[in-house]
Amino acid sequence: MKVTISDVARLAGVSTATVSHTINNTRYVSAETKEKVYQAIEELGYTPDASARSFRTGRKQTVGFIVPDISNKFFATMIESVENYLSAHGYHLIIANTKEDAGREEKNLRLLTAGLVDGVLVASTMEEFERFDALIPAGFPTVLVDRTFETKRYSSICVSNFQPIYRSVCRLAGKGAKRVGIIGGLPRLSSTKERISAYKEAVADCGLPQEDALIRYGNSMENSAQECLDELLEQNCDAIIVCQGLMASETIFYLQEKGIRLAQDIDLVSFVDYDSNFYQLYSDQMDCIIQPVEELGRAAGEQILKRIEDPDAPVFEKVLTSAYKPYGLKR
Amino acid sequence: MKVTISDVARLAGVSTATVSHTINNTRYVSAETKEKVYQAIEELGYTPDASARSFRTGRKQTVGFIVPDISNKFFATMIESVENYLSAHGYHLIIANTKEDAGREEKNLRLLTAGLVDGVLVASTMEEFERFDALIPAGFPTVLVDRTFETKRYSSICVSNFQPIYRSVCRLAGKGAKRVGIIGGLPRLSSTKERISAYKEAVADCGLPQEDALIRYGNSMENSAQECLDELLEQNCDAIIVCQGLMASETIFYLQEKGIRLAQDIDLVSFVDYDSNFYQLYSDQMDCIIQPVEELGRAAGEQILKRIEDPDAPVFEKVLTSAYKPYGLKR
DNA sequence: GTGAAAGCGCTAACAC
DNA sequence: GTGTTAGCGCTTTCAC
Repeated sequence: MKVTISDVARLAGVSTATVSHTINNTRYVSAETKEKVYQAIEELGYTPDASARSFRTGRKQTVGFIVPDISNKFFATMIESVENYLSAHGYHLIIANTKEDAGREEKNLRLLTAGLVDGVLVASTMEEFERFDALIPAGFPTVLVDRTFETKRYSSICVSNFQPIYRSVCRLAGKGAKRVGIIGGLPRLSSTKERISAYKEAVADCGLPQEDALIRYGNSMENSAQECLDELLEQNCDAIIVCQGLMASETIFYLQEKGIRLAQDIDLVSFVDYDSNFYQLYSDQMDCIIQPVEELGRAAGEQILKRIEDPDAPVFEKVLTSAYKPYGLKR
Repeated sequence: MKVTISDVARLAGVSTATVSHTINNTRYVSAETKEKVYQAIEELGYTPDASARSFRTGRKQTVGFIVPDISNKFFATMIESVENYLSAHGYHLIIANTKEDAGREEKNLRLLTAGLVDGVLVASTMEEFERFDALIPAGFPTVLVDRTFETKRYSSICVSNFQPIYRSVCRLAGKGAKRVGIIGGLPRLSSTKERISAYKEAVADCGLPQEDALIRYGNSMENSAQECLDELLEQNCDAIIVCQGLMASETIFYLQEKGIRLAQDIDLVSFVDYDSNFYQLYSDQMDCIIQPVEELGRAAGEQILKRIEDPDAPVFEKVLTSAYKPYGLKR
């Protein structure tokens, strides 16, 4: 039934070594012998068995990606970008979804690092570095994506979080906003922390009210923005910053439902998913912060393959910059 | 460096067989022996090597999913749903993206079926059954998802395409539409074909104009709807049906840009991505067809695991039903 | 320019 | 109730 390398060798009248070397171009084989081997392969319909191969060589040609929320456009686009890079380099991508659950992340990290993949990409939902660190076998190729830890012991590819939020606040203040509220993502995430601290710093610098009631946190998943929004409106905010694309569209939706007009009744700044038409529809009524998702994915793919090749490479950190698209700017 | 099962056996003072059986609960082991084994495992930090295991057993505990477009919300949600089901059953998910390119699909099918995964889920972009069929090794567990072939030799999980479109046309006709245009997906796909034939049949049944110029095809990916829309508007359509979520949001966007108002200037019916706020925003101005993506994913996961367990199970076909949400219906 | 053969880490048939 | 051991399909060292 299953045709193996020895079947090929036998039919071609050569050794298994020769077949292997022919297939892998790993030592000189004469043209005639090659010919015989290929003929036999063709005749038998032989395909080398991937799992025997990876067992033998220790290389799985596979990378794991632990994602907090696949159905979120931001991560879906990132997955696409990572897959693109990896498949172009002969690697496969295993996806694990955590839905922002640290337990699921833990389980998946254990499974993936136990000989399933050559390296992992992780957009971690964990708060504590120690918990994360304990799950990674020593020297296992690992790259953090989008979210990092204070302890910088792993390579990471992130997006600047501080700058765009600081700028948002300043711009809102400059336009006369009196009460700027913010809707953040999960409070434990590095990305959220950075954004909130940018907000705090900017609010202080601009002489705007520094009130905890103006800071609300969603869960970065479906249906978490409405409550935050209600609370901010109760605080009489005249400007709101939203830290995530999914929550942005929910915010726009709820505002519209309540008859509160963008740009006129309230000023909005938000991270948006760049390739969604949603943002295009409103880009003339709100400031948009567009993260370089595709570049993020490409860089992540690049880094993990580098680390797989050389697991002892020094820790590498890359911070990409988001595009800031203000609306209604006079030239 | 790497700790193996024999290290554990040696330290525990038992045979490798006993260690294996202890780990896998595969034959009786006395409580004391178990204890010794677990102790040794703990002490050495042993983790069984997944690739040795799958090489030995032939089971990879992994399913491949060939997807036409990961960043498309429809497929992203489906991936999430599939992953959910699989991981709950101890399986991993390998994702391959084709971007509707048959060549990429071919390459990925070859790679995945060569001992990498136990079964494949495919939302194929191929037109010809023969080309697809030739890529699947005899008896390899395979389930078609969302798209199928005329030759029903593989199990499939699809969504009813005919009914909602037929209904759309009738409803539009009933409301007085004179010229109903349609924007389909890639013409070669079964889903598109079924939808277009439903349109043709309904248009004939309702006495609406049967003109080829009223049928346009996009590519189901970013930025393909505008051209179709322009052509339909030139044809003086007073109603338009859009066969895919991504193209729907583009259509809404372009209509808005042109100052053409939904429900007032033009009647729209569209497949929408159910959990996107986009559709909620317009659900009172257009008919929405919502596909049961999550159920689709779950059923696909279920089927592929069934086939992996029993590759000789009879071909199974499931057709799920979309929800139809008309707007402005008087009770 | 090619072959023989060891062995990767594990499971499972067979033996006691 | 547990141990011995063959062998999964491949790569690669060593030998000629």
